[in-house]
Amino acid sequence: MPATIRDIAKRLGISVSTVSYALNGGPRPVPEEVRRRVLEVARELDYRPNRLARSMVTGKTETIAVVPPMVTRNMLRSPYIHATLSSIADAVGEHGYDILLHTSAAPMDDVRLVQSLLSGKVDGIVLIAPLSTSQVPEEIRRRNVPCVVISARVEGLPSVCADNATGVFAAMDWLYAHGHRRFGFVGGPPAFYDARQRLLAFRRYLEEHRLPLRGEWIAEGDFTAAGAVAGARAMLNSPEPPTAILAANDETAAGILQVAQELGVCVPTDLSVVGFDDTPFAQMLSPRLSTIRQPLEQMAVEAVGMLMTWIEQRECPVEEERKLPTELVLRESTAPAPGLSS
Amino acid sequence: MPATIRDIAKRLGISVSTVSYALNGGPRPVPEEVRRRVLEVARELDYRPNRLARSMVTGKTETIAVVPPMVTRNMLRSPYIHATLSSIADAVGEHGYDILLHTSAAPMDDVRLVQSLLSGKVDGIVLIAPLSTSQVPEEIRRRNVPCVVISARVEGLPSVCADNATGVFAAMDWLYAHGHRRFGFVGGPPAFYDARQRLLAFRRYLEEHRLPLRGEWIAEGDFTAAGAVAGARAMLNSPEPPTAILAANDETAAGILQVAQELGVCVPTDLSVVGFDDTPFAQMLSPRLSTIRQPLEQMAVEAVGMLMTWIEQRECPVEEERKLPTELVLRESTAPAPGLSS
DNA sequence: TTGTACGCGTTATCAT
DNA sequence: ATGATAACGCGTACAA
Repeated sequence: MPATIRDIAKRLGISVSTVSYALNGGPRPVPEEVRRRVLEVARELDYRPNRLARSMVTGKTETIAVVPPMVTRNMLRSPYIHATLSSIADAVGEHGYDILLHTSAAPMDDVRLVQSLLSGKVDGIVLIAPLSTSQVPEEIRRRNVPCVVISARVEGLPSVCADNATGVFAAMDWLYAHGHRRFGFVGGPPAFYDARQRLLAFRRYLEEHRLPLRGEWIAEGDFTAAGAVAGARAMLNSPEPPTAILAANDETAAGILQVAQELGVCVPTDLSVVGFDDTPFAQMLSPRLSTIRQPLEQMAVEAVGMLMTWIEQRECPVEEERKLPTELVLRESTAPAPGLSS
Repeated sequence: MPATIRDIAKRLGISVSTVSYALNGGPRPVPEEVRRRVLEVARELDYRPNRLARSMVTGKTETIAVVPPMVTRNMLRSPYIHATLSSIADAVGEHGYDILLHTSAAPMDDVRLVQSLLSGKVDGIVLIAPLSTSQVPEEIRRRNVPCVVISARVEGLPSVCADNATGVFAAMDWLYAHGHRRFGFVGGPPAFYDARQRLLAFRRYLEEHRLPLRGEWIAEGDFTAAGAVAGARAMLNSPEPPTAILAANDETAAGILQVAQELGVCVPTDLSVVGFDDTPFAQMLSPRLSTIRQPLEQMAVEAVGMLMTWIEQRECPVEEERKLPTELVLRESTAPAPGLSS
């Protein structure tokens, strides 16, 4: 069994407090002589402080929880969640913190999740894209635990989001300038803030430019390639199919590409497709996917920075929301509208 | 501040032990009447047990650490690490455990990592593909902490690996049967167990079939697409290039495909390429990548199972190593050797 | 300057 | 049979 400060104290015939002070350069000075001998004995006994005991008295665990939108099997498999988690991990590492990942076989009910989060294992929480239907953010906010939200907006919690609207507008501007007038949209589950924002921007663009919108040109996916297939198929099989489709994320775009190939629709000659996120596999699709890039690393850095501030200053940062710019990345899935010479 | 069992006890005029027994269905029976009132007051005060305090006395944290090969920025970005982590998360969730992920800005030196791991924050450890140069496994083994290794072999620690050799042989058998005689190999860093095993199997196959091997036909990559470029280029530019190349993993294969396209070498007509792992993006490459599938989910389940056994029975499982079968997945990057009619 | 008590939950052990 | 208490481990305010 590991040695404790008591063992060291006993060995040297001094008190535990002196040992603690010596080890931590504690709030009270310790004679150099004593300090040396304490460190010596500590090494000798292979002393390692029990971090649980330490955390209990300091109230710090040097750990933050990262909570994906849903705690369920396979959640980490989404490239977006994965990329975000990686970025958070990197950002958190800069501050010397570890990450606690909640896992659960059964979809965990929100209340239990929160109980678990607030029971002392973490100093703070990063919520990734919490669903609008989730009770989690509200429960956390009520208890005043340091928490930052990525890719969603929650009343009373600081958040970092991508500028969805500007991204959608940039993509549609490019397409419009290249002759496209019939736009389709395959969205994501409306419980996601990003999915709502992107759809809203899409509709707004059409209105502002007095462009037509047919019922089949809008479909709801589920942020997966498979979930985009039905909607994309209906869209491309309709009597007057769109010449450009915006996807709510890159996986959805992959599904659209798949359907296009299956139907013999050539991308980008007959159809332009634009994704969202620019997760690594956007470049590996064929044709390489044009997409709207979210600055995930930057978002993670900012979110973690805000969280650290809250944890250290012990009060919620005043700035409530930060919106980071997106960027249109043009690759091979976009081209001028069919029938245009240029 | 949160309520404690003491608050509940005081409120009801009973002892803390009774409260604890009532809350946990503790080792000693509690009158139904009392139990009801305890639960009532607990709810009333929004009592949540301090998990740190609980862990300190039970010695369980219900958390396991997952350690990637190197603790450094971007480590989680590898599709293989990511897929493995996801699988472990799912498997661990089945047992009601959480995951602790160590992060670090600076590459953490092994000793500090181990200190951190062994200081009481976790009940067990899963090492993902530890490097042969790492001190971590040995340090852990010495201290007799529950630990399982995935994708490597460590003396004295139970491990779960893929059957690399059989996979390589299956791929080469198929290629051989389809007329290929000149084989190339772009490997991974030899510090990785899997990289060594795959290269070994490759060499052994050539020997057993008395096939030629030229110097340029073997290159060392770094498990990334970019890292495969130089070797693949040299290989394909050599006077007598191989007709089939095995890659140490899917990303390496992606790099080879890239080089082939750049040099105007048509895959699979002129060149067959086989990857390893079957991470999700193998199917998204163009042409869709033939690859040797590792059963990562299964490996994670087995590894976590062994770890749980160790944690619960408090002694290292006798079975030291488990080797899970790989599977050749044929897609579009493989074809009969050029010049063969069939 | 040194030692002690406190906080936190669980449970063995002592006291009733 | 049930109620009360000490011990576990650490950091640190406070008493001695």
